[in-house]
Amino acid sequence: MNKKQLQSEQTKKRIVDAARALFVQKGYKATSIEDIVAATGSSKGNIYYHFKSKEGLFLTLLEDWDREWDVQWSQKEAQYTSVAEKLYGMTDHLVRDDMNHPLTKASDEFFNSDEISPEGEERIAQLVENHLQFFRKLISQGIENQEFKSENVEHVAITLESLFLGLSQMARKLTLDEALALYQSAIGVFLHGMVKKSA
Amino acid sequence: MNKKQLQSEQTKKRIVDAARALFVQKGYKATSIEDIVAATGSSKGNIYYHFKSKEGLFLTLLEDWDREWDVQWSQKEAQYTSVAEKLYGMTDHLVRDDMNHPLTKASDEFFNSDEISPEGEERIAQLVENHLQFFRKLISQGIENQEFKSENVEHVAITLESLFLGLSQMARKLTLDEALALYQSAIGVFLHGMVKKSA
DNA sequence: AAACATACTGAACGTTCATTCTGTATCTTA
DNA sequence: TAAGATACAGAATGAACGTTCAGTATGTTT
Repeated sequence: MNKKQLQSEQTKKRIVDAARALFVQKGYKATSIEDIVAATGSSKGNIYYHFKSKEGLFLTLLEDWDREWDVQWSQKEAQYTSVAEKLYGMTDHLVRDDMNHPLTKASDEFFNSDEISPEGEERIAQLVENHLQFFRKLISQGIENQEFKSENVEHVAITLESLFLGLSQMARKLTLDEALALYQSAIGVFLHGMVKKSA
Repeated sequence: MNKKQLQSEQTKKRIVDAARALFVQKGYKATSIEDIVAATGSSKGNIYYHFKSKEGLFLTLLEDWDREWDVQWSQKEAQYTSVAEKLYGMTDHLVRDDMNHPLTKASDEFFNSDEISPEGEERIAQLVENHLQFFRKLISQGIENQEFKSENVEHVAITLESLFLGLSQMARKLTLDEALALYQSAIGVFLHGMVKKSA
């Protein structure tokens, strides 16, 4: 790699890092390209040289984030035996991660915004699909284990994804400890239900 | 009530109805005051005469909607005996309602947007609090009944609200029937859990 | 070193919108 | 019927922002 390519990668990284920090702090819409310019020292034109659009930049961030999360999780996963334990462990990991690197708020805002290009929709759908894939796998595993009831895997996966999606929005004003307690409690309900004697 | 007050109420209603339809169709941000002007025949100035701001108008809509929903529900509630049945019935009612008068999309967008005034925050918090209140009551009832386990009511209420919040976002591209099936399945999990033999 | 490609600059553009303001019409009240 | 209040009109304002583009600089290749 020659000097120019190296330089280029470094600036790209500078942009990505600054953008991530800003999106986390201020949310998607409230972070302007101008803000990113101010934070990087790079120019507007340069940002558009490296990224197709603000949306594209943001989506890149989300995709990177998910990828990193997967890597970290797969390192931790081995230490859990039952699927129930995995779920608790994953939740713990997720909450701690969401509270520190939370593109969560920005991404909820982004998902629910109405200025998303068709390409953006596509990339979001892919992200969601990855999450569902993850949950499907976990649930199937639980069923094969005889640990879980044999329910409709697709429905349960969407239910789990919905639960986490909703929790992340409800937990925004909570402290880390409160959030942890809430999430663990929610997983408890997911696992054992609310009805006293289950069939 | 004299002629002028009557006239005034009618225009206000025209605005509210048109705005609701537009917000439902296009979402919050994408609905401009101009759109509402076009749909009502009223002028911009007049809309601002009747409503403090776009945000205020929207919040009014949400509050009305919740109030109407409560009224409708309390008429239906009597027909269910167990809390579990109530939950299923409520979900059914909710899904059918959400699919027809769905400010759902717009309100998710609005909640997650970043241009909310302090007063708006306050009114949203109140709406959420009402939902939680509703769920707390339901859950407490289940516990008193001996129908539900004696869990942390607050956590379970937030869990339920989160679940519905998440589901409404995940169910957007589904048909009514698919959504109904998903919601019912989710309630099943909420009631009975996924683990095979519950304690 | 000349030709070329890549990286970068920043002013200008274009559009979108909520909100305000000045003025006018309609109705009520004294 | 005159004075006052209420309801309504719609042009003007003004700020925010993402994106583009013509041009410059820096590094690479021949």
